[in-house]
Amino acid sequence: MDNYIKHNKQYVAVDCVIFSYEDQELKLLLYPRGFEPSIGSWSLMGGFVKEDESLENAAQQVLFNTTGLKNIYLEQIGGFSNPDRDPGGRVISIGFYALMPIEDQNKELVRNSGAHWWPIQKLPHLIFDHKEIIDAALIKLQQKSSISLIGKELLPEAFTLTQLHNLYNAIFQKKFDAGNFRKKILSLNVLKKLPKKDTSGSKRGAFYYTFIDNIEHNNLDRIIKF
Amino acid sequence: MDNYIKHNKQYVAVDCVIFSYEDQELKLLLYPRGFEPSIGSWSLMGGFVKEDESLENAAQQVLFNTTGLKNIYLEQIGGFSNPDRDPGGRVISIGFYALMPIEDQNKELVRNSGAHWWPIQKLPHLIFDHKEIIDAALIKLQQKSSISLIGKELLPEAFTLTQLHNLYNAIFQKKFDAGNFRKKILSLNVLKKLPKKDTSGSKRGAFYYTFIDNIEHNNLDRIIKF
DNA sequence: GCAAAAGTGTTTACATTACACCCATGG
DNA sequence: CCATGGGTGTAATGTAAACACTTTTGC
Repeated sequence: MDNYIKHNKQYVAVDCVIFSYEDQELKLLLYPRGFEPSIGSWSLMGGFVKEDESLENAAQQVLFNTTGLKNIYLEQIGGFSNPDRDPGGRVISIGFYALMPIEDQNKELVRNSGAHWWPIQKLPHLIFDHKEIIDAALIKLQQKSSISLIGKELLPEAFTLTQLHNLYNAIFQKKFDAGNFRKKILSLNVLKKLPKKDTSGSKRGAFYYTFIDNIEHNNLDRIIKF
Repeated sequence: MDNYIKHNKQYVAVDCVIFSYEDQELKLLLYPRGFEPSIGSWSLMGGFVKEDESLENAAQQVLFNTTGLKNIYLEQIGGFSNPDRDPGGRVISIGFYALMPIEDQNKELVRNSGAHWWPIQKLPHLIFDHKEIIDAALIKLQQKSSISLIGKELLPEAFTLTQLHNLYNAIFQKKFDAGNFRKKILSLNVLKKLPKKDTSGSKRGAFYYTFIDNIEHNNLDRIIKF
């Protein structure tokens, strides 16, 4: 069974672009790299892939180690494989992006790793090709958000339409018309109005909404076009 | 610089889903596997990734070896990494799909490798998870064709609107309204009518069209919505 | 002349856009 | 009382879908 033995093996890693949303901004969780090369520079969370796990499992493991969360929403971005991308050696990296509500994370764990949430508009300099991976991740996230109503993955359980509106503004880096946006969203019939109001954002207060029961990612796919 | 050394290396391969179009059908180039395990079974074209090449280069090399063509249109599908996907050992495969006009291939080279073009509706049984890779490829191709006018990559230099219409029917596996389709396409202003007619498809004959000069893949992105 | 592909025109329904305007309330 | 975010209504425009209809020509 060893016809493969004459071929080279490679280091394979996963790198995770972890998106969250706070203060009307998309944010990314970055951390200072703990080993050479480029020790101390800002970097995506990553890890090597073990022989007995899939890429997705490896990515979930990275997310668990850094945020304490399991079963996070995850999408594959693609492979990054320039032979010189990592000066430490030949490493093929598969990029993933993850979405999580920022308050779900284990804050202590994140703090202990030295990680920090960076607004996507003000990222620090990143090692290797990590900026490229982030750019690809944002494009994928935009593609996803344009055919699927995201929000469940990034917002708290209950949220206002203004929050959702601002989230979409942040993702697409443009301003959607507020009135048209809310009409479009409500016409989808996937949100239900809660009796409570949020008064933090305005004097009048805005009603909270939540996704109707028994709705999954799959049900939200291809229900919308932006 | 050897902080990586404690980690496992893996075999990394690329597998290519090669699309072409003939007789109003999408076709895939498959070949009988030349070594164990599963020798003789139908398989995608693939190859191991070398230490000094990117995944894209590895895929282009596979395509060159099997069809004699260079710089083929290529898109990454994603990583396939179930630890048990290949009974011969742990191999992480990155899928790519390629588009090529069927007449461009080096026929002799293809014949010598034992390869065969299969209509996508009548595929033979395939090894490992190759059917899964093909399914993912078709979805990616549909996504691509729904925002970009493909045709340049799959059709001959000059083609009729009916050919393009049939190509889209084949990709989406549905019938677009012929009148609406041609109006939509022509309104994009990326095709020019040639003085010649194709008389093979009908008695009246249909005008050939070709893409206007200096148009690249990039210019065709996001110009359409299907 | 007729079948069949090529090509055009029209009607209807629906979605998107821009924007005007009212509401509620804390300071 | 007014600035501000919350929320509704509407008219104009654009796009998509359905389908009837005309043209051309080999058999």
